[in-house]
Amino acid sequence: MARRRVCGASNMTVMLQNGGIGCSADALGSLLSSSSTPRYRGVRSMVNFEGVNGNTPDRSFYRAFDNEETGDEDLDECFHQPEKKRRLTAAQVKFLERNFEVENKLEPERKTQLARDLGLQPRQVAIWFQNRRARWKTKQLEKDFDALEASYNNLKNDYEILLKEKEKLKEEVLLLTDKLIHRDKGQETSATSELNEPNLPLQKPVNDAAQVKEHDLPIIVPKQEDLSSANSAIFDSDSPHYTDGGHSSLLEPANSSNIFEPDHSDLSHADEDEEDHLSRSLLHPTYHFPKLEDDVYRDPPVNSCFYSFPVEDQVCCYWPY
DNA sequence: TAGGTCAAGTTGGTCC
DNA sequence: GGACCAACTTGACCTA
Repeated sequence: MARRRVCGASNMTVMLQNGGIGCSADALGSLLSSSSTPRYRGVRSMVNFEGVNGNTPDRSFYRAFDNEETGDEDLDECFHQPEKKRRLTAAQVKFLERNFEVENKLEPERKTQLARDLGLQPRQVAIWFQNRRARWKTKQLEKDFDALEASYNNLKNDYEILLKEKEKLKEEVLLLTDKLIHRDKGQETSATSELNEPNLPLQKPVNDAAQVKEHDLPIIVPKQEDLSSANSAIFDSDSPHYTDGGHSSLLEPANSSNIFEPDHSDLSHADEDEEDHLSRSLLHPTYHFPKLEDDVYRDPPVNSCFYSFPVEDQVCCYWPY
């Protein structure tokens, strides 16, 4: 409907130009606006290629216009004008591109100047800039997406590396804890034997090579800061994000807080308590080890005797006073 | 011939 | 209310 009016307008413009009437598209637009068309909607096939590199208009581009499409018999002549949608020449596009690089918005003066230089209608220049801005925006979005994707992948890699490191440290802490228990257990046993048989020379039963080996190990008393780091390594596992397979959180990249900010809601207080517990457990023979009730520790390591009996039993057994 | 590209049309919004 | 713009659509043209 509106399209027909526009087609009629464009062909009328061609007719006017062919007839030697210097009527600009914008002026024609105003003309049409003031009559039946509420708004002038551009010009079709109004390219004068003589403006750039001496190009001459190729009339074969114009297609035959359908009379029925317009229904305006007064414009019969112009409807016989062949009209086709055409592309701008390479030179015109190059010129426009250069101008677009300078400034992607068009001031009215610049628009008319460009139109004059290129032998195009100002409306065509405006449309080209509009479309060019749209293309530029699409490209920019693609670029932004690629950059964000790369950034996300980097962060993901870093996170996976940190996870592995954390697991390693956790294992190390458990190993050291285990060794301490074995060592202290050995000491207590020998102390008891000494009490019962004071005259006998100290002879500890040696059940396995590992225990002997552990006794040969130097006694290392962890410094407070080491305890803290060990503590954090253990207690990080309190967070659901870091246990149960951990990597599941990576499946939700949109919420970065899930990945990089473990839930401290139940840790702030627990941290203090557990740090205290761990400190005492490592420095004190009562072995109040952290978070026995935690899921993480429900399945004890095969080689760990620490998990085979409760802490209370140890106290009863070894410090029966 | 299907799908991509591009000039131009349509619509709805903002600004002066 | 007109000019302008962004977003979307249409249709001609090109090409693998």
